[in-house]
Amino acid sequence: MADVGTAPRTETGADLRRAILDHTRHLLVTGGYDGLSMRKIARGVGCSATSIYLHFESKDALTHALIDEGMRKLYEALSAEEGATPPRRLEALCQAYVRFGLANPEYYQVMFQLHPERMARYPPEDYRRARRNVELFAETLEEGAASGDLRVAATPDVAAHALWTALHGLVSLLLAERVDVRVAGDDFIDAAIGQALAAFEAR
Amino acid sequence: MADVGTAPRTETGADLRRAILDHTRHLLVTGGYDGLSMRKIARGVGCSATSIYLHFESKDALTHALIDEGMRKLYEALSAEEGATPPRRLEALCQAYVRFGLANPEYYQVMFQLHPERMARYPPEDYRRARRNVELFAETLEEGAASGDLRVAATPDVAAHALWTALHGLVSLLLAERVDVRVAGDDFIDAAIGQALAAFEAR
Amino acid sequence: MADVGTAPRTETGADLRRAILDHTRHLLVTGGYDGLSMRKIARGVGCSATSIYLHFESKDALTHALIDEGMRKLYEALSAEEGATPPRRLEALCQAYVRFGLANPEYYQVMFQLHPERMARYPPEDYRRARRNVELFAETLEEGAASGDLRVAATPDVAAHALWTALHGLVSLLLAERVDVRVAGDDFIDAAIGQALAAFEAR
Amino acid sequence: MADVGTAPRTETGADLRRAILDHTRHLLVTGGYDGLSMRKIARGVGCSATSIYLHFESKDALTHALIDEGMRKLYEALSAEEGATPPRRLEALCQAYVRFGLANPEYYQVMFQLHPERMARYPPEDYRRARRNVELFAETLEEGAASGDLRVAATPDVAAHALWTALHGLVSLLLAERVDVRVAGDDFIDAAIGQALAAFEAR
DNA sequence: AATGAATGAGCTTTCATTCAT
DNA sequence: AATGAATGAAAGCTCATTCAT
Repeated sequence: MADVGTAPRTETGADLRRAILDHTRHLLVTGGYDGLSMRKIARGVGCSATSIYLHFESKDALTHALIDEGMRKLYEALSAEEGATPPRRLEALCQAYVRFGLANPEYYQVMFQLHPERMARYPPEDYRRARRNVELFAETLEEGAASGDLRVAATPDVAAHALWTALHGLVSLLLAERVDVRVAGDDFIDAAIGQALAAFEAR
Repeated sequence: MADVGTAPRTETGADLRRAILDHTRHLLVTGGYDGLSMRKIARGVGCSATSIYLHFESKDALTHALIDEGMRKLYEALSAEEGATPPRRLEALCQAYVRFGLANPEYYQVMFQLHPERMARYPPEDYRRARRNVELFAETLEEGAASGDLRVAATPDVAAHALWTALHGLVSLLLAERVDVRVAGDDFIDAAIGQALAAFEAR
Repeated sequence: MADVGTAPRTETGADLRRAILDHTRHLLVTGGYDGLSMRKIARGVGCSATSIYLHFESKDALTHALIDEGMRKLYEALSAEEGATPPRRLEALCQAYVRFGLANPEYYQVMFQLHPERMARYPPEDYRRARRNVELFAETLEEGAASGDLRVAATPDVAAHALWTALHGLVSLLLAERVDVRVAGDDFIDAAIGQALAAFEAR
Repeated sequence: MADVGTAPRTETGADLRRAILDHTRHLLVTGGYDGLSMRKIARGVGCSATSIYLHFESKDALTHALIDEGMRKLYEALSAEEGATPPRRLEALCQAYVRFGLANPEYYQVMFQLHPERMARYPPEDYRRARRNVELFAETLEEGAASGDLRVAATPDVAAHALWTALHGLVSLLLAERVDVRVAGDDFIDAAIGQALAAFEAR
């Protein structure tokens, strides 16, 4: 409540950091990672290009911060999903994942479609946090395998990663607008998720 | 046959065109599309940047030529797959697709991971040719559905596209080196393909 | 008559020379001298850029040819003007000059608005031919002075040149679209010519 | 006075802006607008090409700034002219105009000889300022017409523009070195101005 | 008479980053 | 905490011209 009435015209301090991150996300939707530039960000948030360096060591660091933020948000979204049984929970996870990707194309882009060289410098600590997302899938698969509700042919970790690749393909091709317009649609998404889950159906 | 062994120091004519395409592919693996520049290509093939424009109208046109070439090669690879039964053929198609992607990361990148804005200018004629690749999957699914060997819940076209997204996710995450090293491996690929195909198993 | 029916798709020989000159004029209207390029000309006439050099030694030479052609045409236009008396003839000359300039902006541009450095290499022989145009004015002034019909304060040559500068200012500002739209119009042209001629009115 | 003699090796801040404008003017005399390039300017003032963009948004903006500066200077020069009577003032204006043009060929060039397309983007506000110059002529004509000291056949605005075109023709052909050397000279200028003014002589 | 291939120099503009203030 | 000034490198692309064929 203390802040009421003190809205500065141009953000400063922690607000500026926030504004930078937000505008960067905005630019990512429009022009992709390559269309991103420090000057454009600065112009957008109304500060100087130099000021960005007060909050982020480099363009890489800024990108990494954004990735980490996205990974945390994804984790939040996935953890919120519950389900009475492992199969239900698994489906909920898949749907939440796809929903998150389509709803947050900027995050998704930097999170999963950055050039490996750029990711090579990603901080290990952040990486560990990112990995938790697949682990949610793995845990559910493990539970389901134990209870007999899910058929898991490989190890839970392998199966979870394989499932993830399928979901990622769906999201990324939709975001890239590469799925033929005659095919894309809500039904298509359901069909694709359905196909990805079929492997785990206990018979 | 007289020319065998007389490789010219600098390529000329049609050879130069070929050399440009080849070196562009090489650069794509290293630095991605954004790391690509006309000058780098020229430096690599040993000609002037200007000369590239004798063979390709623009960077876009060069890229499109590469995409089309990749799409044709993929089609060749997929068409070569045969199989006694639809299920066998379907599996062969999937394996061929993944094999192609992993073996030709440069092609794969420009073929399927280019920014949509860049693809907006892709020639319709080329687009039609590109679409044939998914159609190979659709045709097999249709046959399998007819013969009862494959369970196809959606229309063949939708199912084929959904299968394609799964395969694409697998290939693209592997190429991006985003699958955890503890998981990635030949077994992982088989597992992922297996999961993608499970949906079509007649029970 | 031998040529009837043998219209080649792309001009050759003397025809090509003609086509080059014509298309160059066309380009001059659109983009000015600076927007002119050998390649654009070639593209326009449907020949290779190299072929232009078979007919013109350089871009300069091509330009000079165009200037000379324009000067000849202007001379034709001016010589055609007759008039019962020197004042009538003088007015007719002025109107013909302005008419020519406005009707042939491409010619006019290269004839009188080229950078002096570019004109430094203009062939002396051509220069002599160009000078005949002002001389037509001078001759009329001289006659008028002799007959008492025209008041000529300076030498006929000086007076003719001064008159020419006035006409040139009119034409060039109209072509450059620099005369305010609220002012420009047929009346404006008549008024300007009238003002330029007032100096010679015998009182 | 302390700074006298301590000219910095490379200009900075507002000085750089000034230096850019000045060197641009210098280059305009030598090579015309088309010979102008950001790199040449940078080389001339001893800064990087990039730095120019800190002071001017684009080449267009730089040019426009120069035009506006020239228009202001011309206005200063013209306003300074006084004269006991309208005819005297009119003559003084004409002489000042021509003097300004010949003394400032760089300004004159960009002010009045730029390609219309380039002028299309000229800011309306600047345009209004530019128009004041002709208005000075129009006002004097109006006064003279009212007092009966000047014969003004057309509206003052039209007459002023017509007079301007004559003066412009004189200046531009002299700057372009297109007036025959046997004719050009101080007498020629006086003769030309005299001819242009004759139209307004009350009889 | 005509061409395709080739080039070096040049263009305007944008980039991530640094430094003094 | 924030900025303005500055930069070298690089981008895609066009230019007039030459040369071998």
